[in-house]
Amino acid sequence: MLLQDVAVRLRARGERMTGPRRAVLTALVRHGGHVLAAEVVEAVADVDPSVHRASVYRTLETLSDLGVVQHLHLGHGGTAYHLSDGDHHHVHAQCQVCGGVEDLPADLLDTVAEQVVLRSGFVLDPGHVALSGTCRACATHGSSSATRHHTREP
Amino acid sequence: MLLQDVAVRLRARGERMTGPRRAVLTALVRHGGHVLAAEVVEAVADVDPSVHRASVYRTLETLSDLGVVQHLHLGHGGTAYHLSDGDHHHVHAQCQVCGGVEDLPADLLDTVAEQVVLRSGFVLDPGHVALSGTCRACATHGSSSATRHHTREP
DNA sequence: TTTATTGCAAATTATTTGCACATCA
DNA sequence: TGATGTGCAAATAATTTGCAATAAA
Repeated sequence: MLLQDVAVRLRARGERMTGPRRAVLTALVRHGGHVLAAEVVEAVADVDPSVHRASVYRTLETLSDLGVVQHLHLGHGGTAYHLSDGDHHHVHAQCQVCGGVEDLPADLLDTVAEQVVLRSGFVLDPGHVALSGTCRACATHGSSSATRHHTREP
Repeated sequence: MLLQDVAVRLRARGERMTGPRRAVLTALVRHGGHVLAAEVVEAVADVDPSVHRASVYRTLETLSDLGVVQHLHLGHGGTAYHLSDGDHHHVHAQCQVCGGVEDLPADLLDTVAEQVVLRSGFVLDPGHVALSGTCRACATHGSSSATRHHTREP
């Protein structure tokens, strides 16, 4: 998805492509993958320090409405954003020890989702929250060697 | 688990059973199931209005350390607490439209957890975050009839 | 008595909002 | 030009913390 295309989509809704919006998109592309809100703010500052944090939040919401970016909730540490990758949004898992986020296959929960919808009518959206657990490194080395990306539960 | 037992466990660690701690436990028992932090504060106020909100937060942490209560992260709306029910912590699913939380079978993700640990060594903790999606009512009636428990995404 | 715990108030942190000004099409 | 969008600063909201006073054991 090019900046061009986003501009067109914005115009189609009577909205505009602006400096701050370009900066946020550039920051997301540069960073790649899922980016915490705070990291987006930081990354945008690298691209263009004149962009205000409030504009970053507003832009993320605008681009979400537009379908250009998607968000995902992490149990600990808030919300992460990533550029929409079509129907390819994979499942995420966050380590409760180090805070790191791993990608899991997009179809991981398909069977479960089927069971759940049959059983209770609840339609799962598997990519919208990260699963929780302990990553291999933290499970293996205990709490000693892993890098702490986040602090504490909760 | 009786108040008695919790008191004993606390003493075993050089800690004490106090009025505020009794109030929090009573509130959790009265309310039943998973209770949002804000709801715990409210419920405790009903039990004993003299208990300060800060003490509720501190007590929830203390009781978590003790293993008497457990918490669970909701994608939208923060943290919920519930009394530990042995190994029986079921899986939760939160509707992104109305915010309601449903209980799903505890073993729902067992197969997935096995796959994941084999594949990447990540050990899932299925009850620690609520899955996300749309409940039957909200999926059926669209956005018109459901009670909004929470406000907005993200 | 002694020391863990509490209430209070202030500090933090993260996000949102009102508004006058800037800017995109 | 004329609406949309932005920077700023203040408002919210939720949780945490320092500290003197209180209360368990």
